[in-house]
Amino acid sequence: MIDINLIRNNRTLVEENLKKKYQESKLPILDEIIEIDKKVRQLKLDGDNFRQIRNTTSDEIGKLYKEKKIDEANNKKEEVKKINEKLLEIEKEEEQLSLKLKEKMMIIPNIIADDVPIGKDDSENIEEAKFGDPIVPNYEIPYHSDIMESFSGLDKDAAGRVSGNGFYYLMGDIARLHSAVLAYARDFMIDKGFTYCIPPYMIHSEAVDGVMSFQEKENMMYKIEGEDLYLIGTSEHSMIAKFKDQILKESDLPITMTSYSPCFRKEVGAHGIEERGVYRIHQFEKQEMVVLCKKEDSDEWYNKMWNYSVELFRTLDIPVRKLICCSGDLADLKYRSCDIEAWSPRQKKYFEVCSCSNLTDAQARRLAIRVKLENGEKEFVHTLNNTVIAPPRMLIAFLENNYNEDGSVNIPKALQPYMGGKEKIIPNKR
RNA sequence: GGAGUGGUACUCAAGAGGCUGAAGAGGCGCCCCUGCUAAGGGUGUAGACCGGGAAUACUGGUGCGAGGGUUCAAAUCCCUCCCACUCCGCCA
Repeated sequence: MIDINLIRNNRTLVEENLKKKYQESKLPILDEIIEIDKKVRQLKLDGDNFRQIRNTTSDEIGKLYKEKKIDEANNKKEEVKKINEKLLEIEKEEEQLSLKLKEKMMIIPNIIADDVPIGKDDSENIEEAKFGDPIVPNYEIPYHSDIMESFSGLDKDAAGRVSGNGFYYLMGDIARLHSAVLAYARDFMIDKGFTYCIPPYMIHSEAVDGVMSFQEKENMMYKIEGEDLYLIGTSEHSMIAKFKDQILKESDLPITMTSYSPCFRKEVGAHGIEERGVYRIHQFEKQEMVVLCKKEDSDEWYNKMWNYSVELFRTLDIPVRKLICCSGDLADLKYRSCDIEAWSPRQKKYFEVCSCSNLTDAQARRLAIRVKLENGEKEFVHTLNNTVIAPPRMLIAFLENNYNEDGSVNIPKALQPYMGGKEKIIPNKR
């Protein structure tokens, strides 16, 4: 959500931003917003005036009672009753209009960074840099779930019977690998100075509403029957909700956290889960990084954060590239965003493994996360988030890039301490 | 899950229908005292959110866990929910 004053006072900026995002005119909505906002403020003013009269009159009634002037008091009571009737109408209208205003404001996208490339959708995202050579070996790389099965490491059939489509059993070396990359990612981020966090995996409806749109809630969140609890879709939900309505001290910032959690997603909508293997599933685990900082620091943190992802994947011998999201592919709250994509030697293309975003104050404004500066002034914080690692999808990249012709999989040096010192793992069937 | 107690500003805490933006204290600012420290005395100040306003001037409203209700008037009375603590039960 952006500041409504921006529309009021710097309309051109908002207009240009809308053009960049949608490349077509959605400008009438701004006129509508300005008009509604004007009405709401007038209603508020009217209401305030009536409330003022009510308050002072009520005080007078109290005094009259003390002086035993009962008749006069009763007359005033009638006055206030009439005021309350009028007030009720005003308040009703104000409530309706504010709601409408809020809905409209919600779909006004955050102002995007000047250097975000202009484009209509993800097909116009721009590759900025490659890290590591995207090698295609001269032997065939099997489908990732076949690699897993060669280690007896994946059982989707049983998972289907027990839990349904979209679930999986990981076993043996593959399960160990899963835990190993998470533990490695955790320690990697701790070494970068981030605080390791384990959040609640279920949150109240109120917290859900604070961190996502209704549409998202419907399509993603699993609800616990008979309880006011939802399974989280990412630890970001818990981690951001933690700061809702808080005023932080300047000395608290930056807050740099790396949170772990299982993630549960219904995956209703566009792609569904009709895909072989573990690319799109109802349950996965994720190590995440979340940063809250002062506004002047968010650009710097953004660059640090995506670089951490690149660095981590390179230590696991996985080639990656940085893909800059164009204007049309940016979610409404984002100021800028990039994907870190891992190389798939089987598909001979890159696929998304991390998504790094600077939301500037858009999220903080929605959630009222503020910082009180040393000079006493308050401002909204900036929030950023990025994936560190999200297996088992991440294991697809890992297995394909470390796969040997004989079916074994190399364990990169960095990960060996987490895999019992093994330099490679050997399949038990082919 | 049962029984009880409680939720008031940055923190602790008083208040039990109108005189309460909300006593008091800590904190914070300034001054004083005392070899240093620990501590003491005096004095002042703020507070969250939304408006009007050029305004850090002035000013109106909201706000006492959340949401409803009663009333001319609610931190205070009633209902629902949430949270914390103590005891019991159950359990890794």
